[in-house]
Amino acid sequence: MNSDLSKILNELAVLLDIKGVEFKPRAYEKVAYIIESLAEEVDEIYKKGGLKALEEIPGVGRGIAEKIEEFIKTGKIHELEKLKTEFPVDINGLKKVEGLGPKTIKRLYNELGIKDLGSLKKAAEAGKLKKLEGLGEKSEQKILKSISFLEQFRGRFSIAAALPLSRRIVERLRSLPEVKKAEFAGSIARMQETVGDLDILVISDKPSKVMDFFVKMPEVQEVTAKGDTKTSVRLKVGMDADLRVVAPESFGAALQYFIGDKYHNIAVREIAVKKGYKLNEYGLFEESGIKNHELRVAGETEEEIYKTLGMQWMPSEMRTDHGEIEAALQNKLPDLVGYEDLKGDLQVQTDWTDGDNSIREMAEAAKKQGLEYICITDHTAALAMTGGNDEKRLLKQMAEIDKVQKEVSGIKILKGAEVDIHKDGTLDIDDETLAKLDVVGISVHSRFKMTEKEMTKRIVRAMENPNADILFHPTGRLVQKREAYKIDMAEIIKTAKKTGTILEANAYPERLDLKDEYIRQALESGVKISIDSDAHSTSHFQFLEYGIGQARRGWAEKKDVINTRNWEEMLGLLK
DNA sequence: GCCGTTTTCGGCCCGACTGTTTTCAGTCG
Repeated sequence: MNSDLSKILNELAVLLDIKGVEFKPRAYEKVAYIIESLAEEVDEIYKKGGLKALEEIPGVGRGIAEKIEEFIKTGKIHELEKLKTEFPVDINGLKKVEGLGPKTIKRLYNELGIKDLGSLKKAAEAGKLKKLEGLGEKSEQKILKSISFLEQFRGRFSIAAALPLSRRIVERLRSLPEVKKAEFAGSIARMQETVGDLDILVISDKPSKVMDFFVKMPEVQEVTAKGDTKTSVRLKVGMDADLRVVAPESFGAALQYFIGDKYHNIAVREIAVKKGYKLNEYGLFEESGIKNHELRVAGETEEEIYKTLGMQWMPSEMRTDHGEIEAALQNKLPDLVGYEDLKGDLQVQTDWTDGDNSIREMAEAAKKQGLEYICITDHTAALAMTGGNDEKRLLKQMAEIDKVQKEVSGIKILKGAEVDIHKDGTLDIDDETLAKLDVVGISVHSRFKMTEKEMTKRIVRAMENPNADILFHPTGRLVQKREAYKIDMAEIIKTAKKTGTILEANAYPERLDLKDEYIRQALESGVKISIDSDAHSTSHFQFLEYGIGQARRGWAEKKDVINTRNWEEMLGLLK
């Protein structure tokens, strides 16, 4: 619902842009962004409180509320349908082509009848684009290149691919004598589950040397822009990378500028304007009284910028304009769980089922990662393809864990299972055996297509089992691959609260489930979470970082995460 | 179209780079 509506509002924004309407497109665009990351579905909000409730959503006024109502009732927005007849063009497709904005798309349609990627490609190959005024040979080539890129790579990149790459490049830049400081920014610093490009920031008084080094890195496929302060390249893996070089007195301002997302930045700059300042990537400025001469009042660090604006400094992961600005103005920011705070990992698979490594190997690897305990949670029998444990084999594995525990020191190995939830909500292992385990994780692995009502009932029933401690990967989504199954998250959270069930923030990069906004919603209801790697191999414990990132995006504090405690205390928080 | 302890009307973030231009529009983030 929300993502469909968000897409439609974005389309409306572009079409209005094309028509030359001012400001309205920005309003629609912003609402589309907000709705996309709303935890609650808009039709639920509407069902509960009607138009009035819709208007409570930030950025939604009477006009947009009525359009949302129309969408809920009819599945369409009349104004958009009308605009689409006037301008029958595949906006979402064309907009993905680099260098194509509303103005150019409009001209391409009016002058060449181009409606979609296919007709655009044909026209470019026939050399028709360069004949248009304002476009030339280079523009045409750029468009062709971008189309072939789109054909080759689809979608965004996983944080698990982007973050290590980003770190490697930053480390390399730091080793240059000309570089005084280097940091990555952008969506990676915000720990978004997927990222579009890498943003890297450097302090240097020899920008051109740094730029030269950057464009010659082995990962670089081609250079798309090169200037004194900014250089953009496309990497061989298909990702774009931007490098900005600034002076030391601007480093904080540049970080501030490139870490926050668009809406965070707009909001902060508006606050600056209201207080009589101007904020850009070079600093926070005020008028000096002398013509064309502004006074820099802050810029070297982010802290001084936020402080001058009357705000607390806030962690990167929060900078999305989802309430952090108001909280920072009121000195009420949460104290987020830290990347070093996890003491244990509560979902670990071994070669008893579909994992690659033995219990012992996993324990040793976790210890090396700095963990104090892990819980072995192999699959159960219903998941036959993994060779899942039945009661008998589970008891055998528990004995094996006791044996391994005697052989390894410095890490506690807890006994658990990832118990399959049957379609009727009963569990795959009998209660007597479950009661013997330290931690019982439950999860859905089949029949994803149930109705929302059925699926919710199924999971609620499973959570009500007095042995069920943690709901593993609660929504079943796979990032960019599979939608979550239909589920009433508010009901799940309510049940978690009532039954004392923990919700998992699964850190496996392709899951990241719960996702950030659900984490936040759960915490607001007083539900606790666990952050688990779902490791299937010794190298997977490093995934915990991504789970912590999502938890931080969901405003989780240390106290909200059960596996920040030592294992005895943690067990005390289970049913 | 939204929004407001400086506004219910009149604002709406800010700058870099490219390409095709003779001073700037368009796009991007």
